[in-house]
Amino acid sequence: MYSPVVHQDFRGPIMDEKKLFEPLDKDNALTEKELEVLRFWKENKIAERSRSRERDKKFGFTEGPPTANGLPHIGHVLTRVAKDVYLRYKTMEGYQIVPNIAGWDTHGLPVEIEVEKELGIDSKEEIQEYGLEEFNRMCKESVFRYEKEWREMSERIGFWIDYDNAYITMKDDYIESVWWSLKEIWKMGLLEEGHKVVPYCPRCGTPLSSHEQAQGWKQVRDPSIYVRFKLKDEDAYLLAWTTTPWTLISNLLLTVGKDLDYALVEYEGERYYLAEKLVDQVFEDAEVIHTVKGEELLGREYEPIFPYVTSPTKSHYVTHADFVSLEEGTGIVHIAPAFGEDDSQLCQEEEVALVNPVDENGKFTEEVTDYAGVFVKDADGQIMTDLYERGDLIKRASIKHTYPFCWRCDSPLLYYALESWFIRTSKEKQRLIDNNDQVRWKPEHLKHGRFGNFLDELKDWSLSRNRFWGTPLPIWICPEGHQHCVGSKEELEEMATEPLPGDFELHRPWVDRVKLECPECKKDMTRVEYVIDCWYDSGSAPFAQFHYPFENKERFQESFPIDFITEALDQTRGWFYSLLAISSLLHDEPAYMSCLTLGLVLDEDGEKMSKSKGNAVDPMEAIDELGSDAIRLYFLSLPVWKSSRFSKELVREKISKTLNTLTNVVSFFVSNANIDSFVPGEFEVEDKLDRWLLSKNESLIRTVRERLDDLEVHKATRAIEEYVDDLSNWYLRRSRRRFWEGEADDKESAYNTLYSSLKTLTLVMAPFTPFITERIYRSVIRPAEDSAESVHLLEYPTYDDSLIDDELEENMAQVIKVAELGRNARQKSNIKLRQPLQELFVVTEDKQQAVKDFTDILKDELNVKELKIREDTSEFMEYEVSPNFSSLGPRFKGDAGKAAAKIKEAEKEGIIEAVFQDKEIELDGFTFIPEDFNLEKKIKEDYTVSEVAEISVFINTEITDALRREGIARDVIRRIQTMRKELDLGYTQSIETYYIGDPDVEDAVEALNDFISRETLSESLEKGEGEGYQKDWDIDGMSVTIWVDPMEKSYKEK
RNA sequence: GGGCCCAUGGCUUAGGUUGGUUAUAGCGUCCGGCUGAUAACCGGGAGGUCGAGAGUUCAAAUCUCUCUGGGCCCA
Repeated sequence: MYSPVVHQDFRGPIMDEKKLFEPLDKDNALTEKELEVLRFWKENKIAERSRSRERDKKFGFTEGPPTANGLPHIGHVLTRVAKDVYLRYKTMEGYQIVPNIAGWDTHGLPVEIEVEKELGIDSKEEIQEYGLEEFNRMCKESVFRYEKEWREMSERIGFWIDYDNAYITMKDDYIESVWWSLKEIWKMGLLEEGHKVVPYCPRCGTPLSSHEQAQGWKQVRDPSIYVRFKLKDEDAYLLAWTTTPWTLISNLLLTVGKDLDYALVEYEGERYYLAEKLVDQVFEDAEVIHTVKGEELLGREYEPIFPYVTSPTKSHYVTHADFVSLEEGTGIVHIAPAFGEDDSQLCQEEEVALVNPVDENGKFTEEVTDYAGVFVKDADGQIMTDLYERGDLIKRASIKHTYPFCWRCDSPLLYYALESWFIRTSKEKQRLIDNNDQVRWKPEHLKHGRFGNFLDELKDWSLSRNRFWGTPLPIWICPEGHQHCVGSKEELEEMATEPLPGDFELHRPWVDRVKLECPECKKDMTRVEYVIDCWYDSGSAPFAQFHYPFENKERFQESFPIDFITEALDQTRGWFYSLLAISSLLHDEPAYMSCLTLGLVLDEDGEKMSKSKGNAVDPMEAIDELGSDAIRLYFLSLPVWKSSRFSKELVREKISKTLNTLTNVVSFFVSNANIDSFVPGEFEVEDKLDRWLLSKNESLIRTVRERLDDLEVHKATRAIEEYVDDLSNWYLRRSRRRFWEGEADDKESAYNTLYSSLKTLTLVMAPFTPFITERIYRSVIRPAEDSAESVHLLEYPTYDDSLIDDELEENMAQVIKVAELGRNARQKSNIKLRQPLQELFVVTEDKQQAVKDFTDILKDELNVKELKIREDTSEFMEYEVSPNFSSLGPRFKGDAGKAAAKIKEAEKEGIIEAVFQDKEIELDGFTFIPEDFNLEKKIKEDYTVSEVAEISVFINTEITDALRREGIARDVIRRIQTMRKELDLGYTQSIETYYIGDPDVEDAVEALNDFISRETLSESLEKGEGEGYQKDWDIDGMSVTIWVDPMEKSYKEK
């Protein structure tokens, strides 16, 4: 006994006599119907009701916060959809999503840049002049400029996260949580000040974190120059190579590899040292005088190449470094301590003092008299010219390489020694690596690949930014050098020398004005003027969104570690990293247990979308045109981590292949179920096709659940798409007649099976395509069950293993195969499907049962009278005998032709027998041996075959008169049906039919009068001219005129 | 320079961990069919050196190496 009605709210069948089910609206465009669903959700607060249910099972999720100062693009649609499908699935599974709120990233340089543009300014000084209070107020407004568009897009695509209670990184509560975490890290001694060469943007006046720098690499052409340095103790030069001429001003050391070979060469009358291996790359034909090991050059002094910079320590000598390579340059590397990480480290080791003649705007300082005030990169040309004129520039070329640029303002970055506050993540590297090991990454290679490699080479996190709009670094310093890190607003108030003003907030300039009393020396402490990297803000989301630990401790604990996050690949070293780094330091746990990484969405040609190229797809426009469900289905059916091309054409395919097909199935069900006043209930299943579909239902649930749990969304989606195809194009096609009035005695089973399938499918699909499933649910499922208002308030279906019949599913797959072969065989002999044939043979050894079980279906599908099973093909094959000239020739010589003729005339049975018995045979005086014959296996006339692997299908193509009449009758039926349709008659409308035509047609109609009448609901079918709708037809060259006259007047004449 | 990923008919793609019949499917195209779901559907044809080369193996789209091209990341 099956029961499709399983929902707990079920109160028993509704005894509504007619029209239990609402027809699906098929007149309006898909998108219009989606808007109706949106209205329904809004008016009935379905999303809120779904979210607000307090449940025991919690599922931790955190939204990676976007910044709303730019418009969302189509890639954001993918992230929304990927998040939503999982949140809906988990919700239906009975979990409560914690916290299920959206988030906004509101701080940072990008925001400042936008405001600067608006104000028409572009330097820090101008911002100071403009006034920080006002500037930051404008930033605050700017970050929500496109909030409306973001919300609209998210809602329209069906993303049900709570936007009204979104976390916002610039709110005091949020900042306070961030401060708390910084103080924790400070207390561990992991937050400290240091000097470090960092990528620095001279325009923005701030260092960039490695993940910011990562976004700005570009291919550029830079100078590639060879410069000589005069040795003090020898009449020779050291030849060095650089791509940054401006750093030569600050040169303090030259390095060699002590184990490398160096040559002293003579070129145009001067002598140079350079790596032996690279001589030919630098000089056309230089004479090598002798070679030395690098070791021998160590310690030798040379003349400074420029006079401006003087070092307080020993300098201008040759030293060794491991990083010297022979891949380019000269094997002698020039070192300027302030402008390179390697350089700075080497100078520290050598105890060479740091000198930096470049100010924070990237311009040379006064001491560099000749170039003072010039931006360093702009000085390259003049420096090269000057060197050339002095004869110290030996060779000049240019090189194409990648160089970092500021990801926001596009200025070339400088590597620059700067005071900065660091989180000493490198000290805790192992904790990060261990925590990463616990994370389930999808795709898996990221774990130990791109992300893992990054952790293996982990650098300290340069946290401070010399900017204005961001979370202020909560560190105060007194004149004695004592430091204090503030971890809460309360602590700030307690330590402040004066009460905080009424309009105080945790931003600059308010925070800057607060002086603290130093706990150690009681002097006034002043805040360091930095804000922090905004990646730290978003990486704090797991706790800061709750204002933890000041509030919501339980909520935080319920959600942490986060069960699941998903964002695009570009977050690998952004958010994915900052989350892990912060959680590892604070909690020694990974922040998230599963991380699904999404690929980039490219345009139709596989190019990255960008506003400047004009190939960006406007998401709202795409949704309005194609509909949310179709776009969701499209994105979800591709492996989400692969970069995908967005093409409207491919989205349309989802509409016609899956969504429209599903709509058609539902419409079919509704119109028939209403005619039959069907009410779902318990039912017995006899029919194997029904049992098959019921088994498929359970398999579908199983597959979709398993694939979703594996984070293999596209496999789940494809299982759904295949199911829809099976349902429509096999189950329904094969079952149609059972739903017609008076046709089948097991109608109850058919209806219940189809209903059950639609219900399963609707629930399974709900997280994927929330709109169409809501419509189907509300018009077809809910009326019969009086269940919850929305499909999204129901539980996700679970499967019953006992209903899964793998053998049956396997057998049906074979049957479908046989049907395909049968159609193929018919086509080969050019016999249309409407023409009935007598017999069809299926030749198979091990699939016999499958075929037997579904004989009726196959007979009907292939329009044959009988279906027979055979184990081998001999019955349909025969041998053709032909002379084998290569044997006859040598044996009969000149008579060979005659002998061949005898073979052709002879009865082939005797020859075949002789060949098989390996005997000689005499024909008309010639004695033949078996080799004289070619035997070739051929299919008998009147049969066609189609075969695959172990199955062959043969059809008897002979058309008897009776079969021909039946074929004609079917043609007539089809014509009458077409006319019914053209008259727009209801399925149950009776008609009177008349015909006049070719004698063969008239004969056929007369012979099969009952059959035709029954099929076409004709009360009478008579020869002769009639009334009503008249049409002339041609059936295989025979003409016939048909009149269709509806019995009642309620038809529309066309 | 290093790391990671990708390359399959005209187009979009499946499969790749676990090597194994004739490489999956859709779109497009051509031909045929079906229609009481119909702005659909079904069948078939043409269309592939699975980026190139080498290796391992009885057997490679799949494993290994090299190369080419593309993308992303890092120095």
